[in-house]
Amino acid sequence: MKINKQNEILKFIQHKIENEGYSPSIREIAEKVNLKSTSSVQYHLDNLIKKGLLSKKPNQSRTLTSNKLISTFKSVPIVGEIAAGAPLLAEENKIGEISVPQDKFSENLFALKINGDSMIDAGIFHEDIVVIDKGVEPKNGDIGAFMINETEATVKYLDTIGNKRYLVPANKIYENQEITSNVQPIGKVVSLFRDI
Amino acid sequence: MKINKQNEILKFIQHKIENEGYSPSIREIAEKVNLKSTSSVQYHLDNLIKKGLLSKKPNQSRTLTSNKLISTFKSVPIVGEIAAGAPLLAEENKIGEISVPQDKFSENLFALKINGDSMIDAGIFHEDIVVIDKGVEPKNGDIGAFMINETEATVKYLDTIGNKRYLVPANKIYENQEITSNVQPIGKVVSLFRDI
DNA sequence: ATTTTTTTCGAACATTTGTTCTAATATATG
DNA sequence: CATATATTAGAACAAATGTTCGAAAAAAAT
Repeated sequence: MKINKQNEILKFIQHKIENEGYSPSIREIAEKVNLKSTSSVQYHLDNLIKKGLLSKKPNQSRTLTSNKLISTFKSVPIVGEIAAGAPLLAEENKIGEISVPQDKFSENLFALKINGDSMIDAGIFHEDIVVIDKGVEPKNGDIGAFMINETEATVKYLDTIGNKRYLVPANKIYENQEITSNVQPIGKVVSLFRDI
Repeated sequence: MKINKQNEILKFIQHKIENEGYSPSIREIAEKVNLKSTSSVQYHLDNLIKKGLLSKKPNQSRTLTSNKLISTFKSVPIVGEIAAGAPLLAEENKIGEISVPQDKFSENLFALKINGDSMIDAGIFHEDIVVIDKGVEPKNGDIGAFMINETEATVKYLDTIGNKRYLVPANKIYENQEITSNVQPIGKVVSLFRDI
């Protein structure tokens, strides 16, 4: 009967957070694990925190978080057709979201749905989703996202030929396009997702 | 300047839950959105709850939950090299995890890291991650995952030529492989992920 | 058996927090 | 402009909640 109280408490907290969406209070824990005093729970919580299994904010209720359970993924918006005039990441352009590992997440990430087959030889197909890092300027040889005429986003290789810079498709049936003032780099393509 | 206060509050709550792991208190919301009174926040919370965008438990602190935000992704394991003898999804074969939209999630999903370029013309590259549904038997024309000699997993097209069934690579330099008793279908490839 | 360590209890206290009510202010509507 | 509606403020209250301290009880170690 006398198993590990600490573990019992940890499990209950994780369960509560997962199922209810918020942490239990100390007294709720006490009741659940059959401890009559809140300080008994405190005692175990302190140990769990020392072990690094839990975190909490002092003097704030229901702020227990399980360090193990913190969602290891974060979502970034997927942008579809770009409404004329509206900024790229405006809410009206959002057609969904995709999740990326938390350690790779940054506020600079967003995703774009590919339209067309101009990058097919790079393994990027029509309707694939590419994740773009706005914080990274695409360099020669990189696959980047570019805004054309402030209305259309496109994904291409970036390359320099002679002293001119080009958007280079990965499909022989399309031509290189010289980069002029109407082409603005958005960011570098960092990952890709496809439904099959 | 005067945008929608309700939306501002909703966004802050979602942001707080996502980043801190727990709901803000009413007073924290008030401070954040520049309302001087807790009852002003209450007023908006009531409306958000009426709209079905939020839930909360009465008289309990920090129990706000965003009905929209309940984690919309779930993670599935990524399997790497398959240890001899160990079942495919054994813990020792796991090299990571990837997340999929919750509405597409099932216990039958797992992911496999691609080794080699035999599916390059299908846009599946070396070191791509493919998600496989064990619950779906690959049919002719599908891309499927197959276990060979119970030790090696491979991803190929499945096709019938004459009255024989073949594993068909998407790369001319590789040959079709007839499906015999040493080839077991694992499942159908349903999505793909690539780091670029 | 004695000591030490771990665990639990009880109670009191200080904050945090949700709730409620009334009034003031702003905004919209006719 | 007058009226209705929506929003904000202020204050006071009750309840929920985290914290702390000393002591009791239980378990483990010597």
